[in-house]
Parts: sequence; structure tokens; C-alpha cells
Amino acid sequence: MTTYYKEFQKVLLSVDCIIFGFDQNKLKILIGKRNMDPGRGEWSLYGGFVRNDESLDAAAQRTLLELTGLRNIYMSQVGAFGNIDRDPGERVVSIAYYALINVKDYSERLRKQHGVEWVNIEDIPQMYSDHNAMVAKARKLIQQKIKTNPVGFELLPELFTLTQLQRLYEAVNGEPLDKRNFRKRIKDMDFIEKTELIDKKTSKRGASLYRFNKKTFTEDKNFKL
Amino acid sequence: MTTYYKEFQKVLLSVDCIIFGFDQNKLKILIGKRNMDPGRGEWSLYGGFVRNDESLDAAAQRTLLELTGLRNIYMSQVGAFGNIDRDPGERVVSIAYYALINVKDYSERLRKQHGVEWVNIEDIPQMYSDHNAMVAKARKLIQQKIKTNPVGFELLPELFTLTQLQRLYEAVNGEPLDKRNFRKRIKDMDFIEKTELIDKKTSKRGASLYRFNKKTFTEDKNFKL
DNA sequence: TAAAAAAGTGTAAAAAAGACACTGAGAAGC
DNA sequence: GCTTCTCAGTGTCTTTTTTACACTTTTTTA
Repeated sequence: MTTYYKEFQKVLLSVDCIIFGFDQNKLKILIGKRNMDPGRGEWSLYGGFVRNDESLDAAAQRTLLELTGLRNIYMSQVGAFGNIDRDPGERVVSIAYYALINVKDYSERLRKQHGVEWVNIEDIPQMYSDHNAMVAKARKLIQQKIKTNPVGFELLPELFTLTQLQRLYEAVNGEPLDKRNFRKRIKDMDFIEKTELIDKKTSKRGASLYRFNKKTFTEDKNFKL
Repeated sequence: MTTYYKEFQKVLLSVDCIIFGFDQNKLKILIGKRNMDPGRGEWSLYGGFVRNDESLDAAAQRTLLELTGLRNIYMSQVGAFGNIDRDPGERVVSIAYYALINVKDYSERLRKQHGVEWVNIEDIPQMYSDHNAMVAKARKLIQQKIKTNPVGFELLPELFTLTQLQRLYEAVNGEPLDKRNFRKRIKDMDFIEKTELIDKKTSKRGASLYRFNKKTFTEDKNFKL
């Protein structure tokens, strides 16, 4: 490979993943204690370095795969973080990505093996370097995203009740919604299909189970919540 | 400096600037013909490499200063672009930023010296590498931004008429607005102040000049256009 | 068999958004 | 000097969207 730009300095590039999950009616992310220097022992996002033979998106997917064993997960870039002293070791610029996964799809065994935990988005501790800023920005983005995209596709199990869906929206936006108004809007979205099935786990009476129909959803201009 | 991560590969990091201006009722950006290999002669954004002693934001500001001589300009990160083959020379990851400047503040002399031109956002030619994608994303971001922030602060001269302001919003969003509805909304925004001055240049009758009052504007939840 | 817990359901008021057309001032052309 | 042109400026009504709000049903548990 020719080097056209040889007089310029190179930097280390990493990706950091904000992995969102939804469980117990709470929006959570996966964080762990850092097991390398610098910053050993501090709370941290899971990340890794970008290799020269992979795109940033690919590096993010690979890092997520490494941690969770999951492929083809929805991920979206949060942004590049590049203050000169953000890494106490040497200069590292990091590209943050957020991912949406279904908590049930992540094996407890793998989770423990990597030493990460699901932490409520409202209770994130002080983390290593600028990781709190990354999470804050990711949260803003997911709040934007959920306004026009059925993010529930990714975070909920295949079948879910309307109450679960409402709790998800409440958790993402951090504020309660009116039940009747919420359900009214859901009725207008033909990509949320009612099934014949009834969930008896969470309610004594039983609640209808719904599912998303990706085919019916087409970046719908009418989608709004 | 200690090297904790020495086994990992480094990459070249650049910044590319999407510099928005507003002139002749059109939203424009500054682009030029690339004067280095690879890609010599292709249309391109103005960019530069990130140095090891500056943050990404600082690199973007420095690059903008280099091109325009302007300091303390509003800039915002668009995102990191890092496909492996995005630069035909060698691997370069680029962080795109957009800037908002007042066209009048950019001297024609400097503009010609750097060989860049103001090109209507609707008429951007095919550009080098992924620069068109950067512009597309920047445009989406500015459209988002203008919904809740008075971006006009940056793009218009200090004094402007309501018609000018309307044309700016129309140019950013790419669609016409109703004059009376537009002005109705402006009236509700107390950070847009009417002055005693009259502009006679664009209208035979003369139009009142307005100005932004940054102090009155406080990330106003009520701001919406 | 009473109490508790969650699902499910509709209407009315308020707010926001959108459609729409003429008058007034000055300049330019005849 | 009269007409015509151009652009600034101004309110009302309709439609749509958003919000507020309370009781009934079903089933389990005490």
C-alpha cells in the first residue's frame, strides 16, 4: 500500500458499545468493571479496538458479538469522542455505538463470564473516562429514534402485551404515558398486530399478546408516538 | 508516554467540514477541487488531519480557521466515517463536522485563494469518496437542529427581515412555508426582536429589520418551527 | 365471597396546525 | 401624473392533534 499521507500522525481507534436492554419495566445498559490498565476496576462500557481491515460499523458489530454472541443486531453510531486526555494511557479516539438487544437473548453464562451487568439507565455510576457522556448522548438518540421508529422490535420479545410496550416507551422517555391515549395510537399502527394468544404471567385477568410485523412497517411517515 | 495498547494498529484521522452558508435565498456549502492525490481534481469537502495534540473539536475549528480565517464558529459533529476503502490511498477515518457561517464574513479573497466555492445544497456534484454521504447526514442534522434552535443566529447577518428569515427556513427544509403562519409563530418568540430600522434594499416598500437576542433565548422548550 | 390487581374501553375539551386573500407603500414605466 | 408592479404586512376559520379523565371486566388470592 502506498503511503500518501506519511507525514501525519496516527491514533488508536476504539469502539465503545452502549447496549440497551429492557427488563423489569426498566431501560438498562450493560456495563462492567474495567479489567485492564489504565482505569482498572472502574465502571466502563464494553469496547475494543478497531482493526485496520474492518469498518467502524464492523468493529462495533464484532465487539458486540464478542460480548454477547449475538449477530445482526441493530446498532447505530453515537459519535466520535476524541478529547486528547480522554484516555490516561495514550491517545485513543473512540467511536461510540448503541445497540438494542432483547435481554432474554443474552445468556447469563456469557454475561457473568465477561463480568458485565445490566444497570438501570437512571442509576448509571460514574464511569471511566467519558463513558457517561457517551451514554447520555446515546440516550438522547434512542429517544429521538423511538419517535419515528418502532424500536420495540428490537427490545421486546416477539410477543408482548400493550402494557409491556407502554412501559418500554415510558422507560425510554423517562415519563409516564396515559394508558388510553397510548392504546389509541397503537390501534392506528397496522404493523402492530394483535394475536389470538393471551399472556397469563403478568396479569390475573390475562392480556392479549401483540407482535410487530416488519413487512407492514415501511418507514411510515405516519408513525408517531 | 507509556504505551499500554501497543499491540493495536493505529489509523490516520481526518476531519472534513461541511460549511453551510445562506445567500441569495439558498442554502449553500463550501466545496472545492481536491488538490492532492489520491482523488486530485475531484470535488471535495475541505478537511485536514487530526494532530495528536488536539481534540477532534479543536481539529475541526482549526481546519475551519485555516480555510476561512473565522474563529468561534458554531460547529457540530456529524459523525465518524470509517469504511476501510473510503480513502483510496490508505486507511483514513474521518470525522465530519458541520459549521454555520455568515457568507458575508468570508472574504472573497480567501475563498478564491483556497479554490472553494459556494454551491447550492440542491446542486452538489458527485464528490470524492463518501463526502456526499457526509453532506446528506449534515443536512439531516441541521434540519433537526433548526426545529428547536434558532440557527438563524449563525447564518444571517445581524439585522434581517422576516422574509429573509422565512427564506432561510425554507431553504434548510427544502419546502415553502405559509407567510402568515410563519410570521404568527415568529411573533411568539421573544428572542426575535423588531428594531426601528427599515431595510430598503430588497423591497420597494421597505421591510422592518429584526435581530436575535441570544440572552432572551434559553433553550426554550416552546421554540418550534 | 370479598378484595385486590391488572386489562380494556370512549368522549369531550383544548391546543396546534393549516388554509386562505386582500390592503398599503413605494418604485418604475408609460 | 397615472398606472402598474413588487413586496410587506395582517386575522379568521377549519381541521387535526393532543390531552384529560373513570369505570367495568376478569381472574386470583385472602
